[in-house]
Amino acid sequence: MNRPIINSWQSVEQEVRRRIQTREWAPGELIPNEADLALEFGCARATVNRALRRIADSGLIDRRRKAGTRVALQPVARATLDIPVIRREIEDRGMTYSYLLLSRTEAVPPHAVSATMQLPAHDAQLHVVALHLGNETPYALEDRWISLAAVPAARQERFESVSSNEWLLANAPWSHGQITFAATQAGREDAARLACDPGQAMFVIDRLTWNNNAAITRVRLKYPPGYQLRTDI
Amino acid sequence: MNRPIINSWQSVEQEVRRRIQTREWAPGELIPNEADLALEFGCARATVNRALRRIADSGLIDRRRKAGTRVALQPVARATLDIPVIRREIEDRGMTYSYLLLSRTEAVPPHAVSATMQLPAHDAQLHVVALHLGNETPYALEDRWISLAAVPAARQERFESVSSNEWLLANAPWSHGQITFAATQAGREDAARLACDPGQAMFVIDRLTWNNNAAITRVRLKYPPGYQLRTDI
DNA sequence: TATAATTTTATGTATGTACATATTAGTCTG
DNA sequence: CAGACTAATATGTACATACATAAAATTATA
Repeated sequence: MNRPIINSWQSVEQEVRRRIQTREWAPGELIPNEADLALEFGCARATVNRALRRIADSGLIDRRRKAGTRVALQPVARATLDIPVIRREIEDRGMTYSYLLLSRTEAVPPHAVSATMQLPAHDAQLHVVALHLGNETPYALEDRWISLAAVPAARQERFESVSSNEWLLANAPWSHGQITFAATQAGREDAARLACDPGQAMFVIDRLTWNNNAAITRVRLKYPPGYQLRTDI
Repeated sequence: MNRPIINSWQSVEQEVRRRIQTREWAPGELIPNEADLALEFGCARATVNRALRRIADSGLIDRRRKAGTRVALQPVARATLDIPVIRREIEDRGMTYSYLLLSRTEAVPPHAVSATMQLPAHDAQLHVVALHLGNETPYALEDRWISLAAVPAARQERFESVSSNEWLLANAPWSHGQITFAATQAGREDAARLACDPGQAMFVIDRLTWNNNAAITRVRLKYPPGYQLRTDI
């Protein structure tokens, strides 16, 4: 049998995906092991390994030592979302970016905020409210709490010309975080700021950022009706 | 100088991330090349390569042949979202899943639907409306159009006991797709089905699925107020 | 001096070998 | 027959080497 040589991890990945897609390897089925595939494809096991590792990362196959590799029964669709700096998001959509600071105060945050940040309930934090605009129209309303314990330098920054978003990125390293997407109705104040009607549905992104065990900031971004977050799978 | 040996790709990744996080390697800065790092860490270049490749995938560094590797100036937060089958999503939250078919018809879809699916505007498609419930309460309202051209077998399926979601996963292979997240206000019908009030903000997920060049299905999932999509970054 | 050809260099990939590790399957033993 | 060892096996990782490739830097050329 004269098999074509498939000797790049990309081609191995493509071929394996093809076999799964065409049901040549059915869901739940055990596929040949790396050594056999390497032999069949005419490449090294490391090459097969890299391809299969990528496919496993995408959720299409499950791999376990000794047990082997099998096609996932119900592949989860795994989407990768890029959450850029808002300025870039706006500029990438071909609009000119501008920024408007609405308020900057030191205050004790609502209990829900200090609780999710795992910070003492009575400690004051920096509270920044700002509007991001694209082509002079409201694009997103930012409501941010910054832990002064974690980022004391923020006390010196007015956030009038540079957004807290970018300032923090440049000045407060972070290790991990959590993002939450949701929908809520615009209150009267939200509506006025986002130039929409009260009661309309806003898309909301909450982000909580940590540096190791210390909460850095919690930001809530409210987008006016019509905003869409899109990604390929 | 007696350097500790860092000879697993995990430890290399951790150490590099640490240096970036502590600003030992500042944003925008060129970091040592793979060969030098391998020498310093006491491991093979392939090991450094794998670690750096992963870090690049996460958006923290930018790599270019010959130009070298530099710390990203404004790292995009890259979030990976798992979109499981709804049944699993509900069961993973510890609720018992149930499913209610609301309607199943063959009809010509609205123009917006046929257009995004790149299918002839006058062709009838299968239209399935169903409710997914957790612990007997509405969890998500599904509104789905299925291309009969791409999945003729769907005509034989009643979707009364098995949801179109799971049936399609098992019977219609797909190669890629697109997901859109948004927020909209509940109409009167939505509200009745999702047991909420008209006008309240629903979280909406639109998914468009393709098999190579043929659109398979377009599904819109509406979630009642309070629903959150969460992920770690 | 602008442009084209060439060299250099850092990353990207492929390979064979070796060993580590998790997990299953089998076997031994009380 | 239950439970404890033991062998077998597929994936996971590390390494040294080699060559491929993109792009910057340099040199040659019109």
